[in-house]
Amino acid sequence: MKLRRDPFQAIADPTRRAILVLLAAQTMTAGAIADNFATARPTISKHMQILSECELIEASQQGREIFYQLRADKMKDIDQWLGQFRKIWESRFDQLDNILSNLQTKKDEA
Amino acid sequence: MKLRRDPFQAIADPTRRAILVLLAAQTMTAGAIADNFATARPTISKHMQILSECELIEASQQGREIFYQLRADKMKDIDQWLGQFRKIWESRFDQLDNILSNLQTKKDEA
DNA sequence: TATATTTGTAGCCAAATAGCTACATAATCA
DNA sequence: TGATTATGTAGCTATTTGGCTACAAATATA
Repeated sequence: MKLRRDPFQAIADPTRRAILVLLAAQTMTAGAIADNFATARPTISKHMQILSECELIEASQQGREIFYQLRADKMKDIDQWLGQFRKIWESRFDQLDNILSNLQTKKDEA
Repeated sequence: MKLRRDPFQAIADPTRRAILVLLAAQTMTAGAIADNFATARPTISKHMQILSECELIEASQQGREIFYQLRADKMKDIDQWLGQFRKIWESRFDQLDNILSNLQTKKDEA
């Protein structure tokens, strides 16, 4: 196992996912972000570091505060990987599944 | 840290992502999948287990062979989470970024 | 300037992860 | 039936991970 630091590994952790969701609403300081979690502040700080390394967020210092901002465009990398499968789950095979389960539903209702 | 077994953790590993991509093209036996990797077969077997637990793939035994099939619909879970950010990266803020970089490009070309 | 505030860093730890080899199990084939 | 094939399981290991406490550094405030 070698050290990985890619967006897929970054969003594997639920705390980091929650941080990204927080930052989707607004830019926040390190402290404000940490206040949303029971986890110790240095632990959150480490998460911010990981997210920064993946360029999923961006830090900008203002005085003694550091504001973190989401870089949603980087999430596109994940989105693009998912794209390979999108055509499959939107395909007629899935649609056939839907037809079958609709028929089932109608049978249940009858 | 507690044991997590969700699709986000599942796709964090590059080998597992490669397995999913393989299965996007066609259903394959455990052996055929393992043949695509330098990794030992039992290791791949463990990956299959993890993907199965997350319901990203489905196993069906046929004789002594086990065929694995992608369950693309489960990938929608990840897609839906990403959806929260999609509106951001498609927003006017990103478009503004594009306008600015286009202007920059034009300046460079001039 | 002394104190408080905001944040990161160092160093430690338990648990999880991905990997391996050896072995078990079950289904074909000769 | 005995050998071969396909696959999973057991058990071990090194590395990574997420978490914590204590400390350092830098900026603001009294």
